[in-house]
Amino acid sequence: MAEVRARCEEEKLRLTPARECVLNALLEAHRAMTAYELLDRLRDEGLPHQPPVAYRALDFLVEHGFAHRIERLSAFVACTHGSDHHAAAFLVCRGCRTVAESKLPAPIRGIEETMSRESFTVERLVVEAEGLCAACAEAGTDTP
Amino acid sequence: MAEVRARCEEEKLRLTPARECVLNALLEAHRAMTAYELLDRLRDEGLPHQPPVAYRALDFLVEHGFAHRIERLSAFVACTHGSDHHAAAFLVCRGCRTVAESKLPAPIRGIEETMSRESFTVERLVVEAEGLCAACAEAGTDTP
DNA sequence: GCATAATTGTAATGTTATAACAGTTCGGCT
DNA sequence: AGCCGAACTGTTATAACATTACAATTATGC
Repeated sequence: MAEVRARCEEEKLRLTPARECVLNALLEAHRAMTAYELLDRLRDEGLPHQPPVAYRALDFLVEHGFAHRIERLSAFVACTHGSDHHAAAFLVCRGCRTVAESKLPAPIRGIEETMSRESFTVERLVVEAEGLCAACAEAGTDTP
Repeated sequence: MAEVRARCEEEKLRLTPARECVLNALLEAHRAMTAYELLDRLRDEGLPHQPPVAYRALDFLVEHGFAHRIERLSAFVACTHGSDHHAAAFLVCRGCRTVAESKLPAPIRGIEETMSRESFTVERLVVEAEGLCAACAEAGTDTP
């Protein structure tokens, strides 16, 4: 959080109350949260809590790399790999909804190039693995 | 379509009217369609058209590899790489919403292994590139 | 034929996301 | 200091996507 505040100073970004509240919630959760869960949090903090408030805060956080959207869940996680606008892969546990962020290994670059060869301009690459984390696999969340 | 019918015979799958209508719509469209667009199509064909009808047909088609869900769009495309339950990558044009399916190149396997090493069991891998196809890049859909 | 599993029809509801617009605050400029 | 335009806020309303639940029907195996 301190790091984030520092980066905002540096890049002259405005970390407004709603944005900070949302980011805090994500940082504390260690899991993906939906916009509406975040709205609950905003309400708890006495901040305005109509949907656009959450979506605007999330747009800001995602745009500046402080958070990521997990397409599979229509939900959001705090970025755990500070700084650069990196491409990333996510391990999404369908048992407990935790999301681990994995720096995108070099091989994937090859894919981006392959795609470009098909004359497609890649602007964003989404890589999400759905499955079970160690804990949930153990607990047998799949075949109850 | 004939191929699909053949595979259903072979695997004793029931290609019911709703399922066939949805698949036909997807095959003709050559682009991603949402469940509600497909419902419109079902209505046009005189078939029932409540949301669950479309979602059930789509569940069936996706489960058996006849279609894929594009997470980025909350939409669906026909599978263009018949047969096997392959992992695939998708090139999603934000200009015209067309989706090209690209067989997932070998390197990605490495990623799945990397993930497994983190003791995460991968059940499904989503790879979606968002960007512009050649035609839309040409037309300058980005900076109008 | 009869049991059981798969599928259908339908209403109601839940969840996720955006449009639109008036009002406010911020930062740069002279 | 005062003004301008850009960014941001507050709010209502509504659009778009998806599921639950349950009764009714149709296939398939024995």
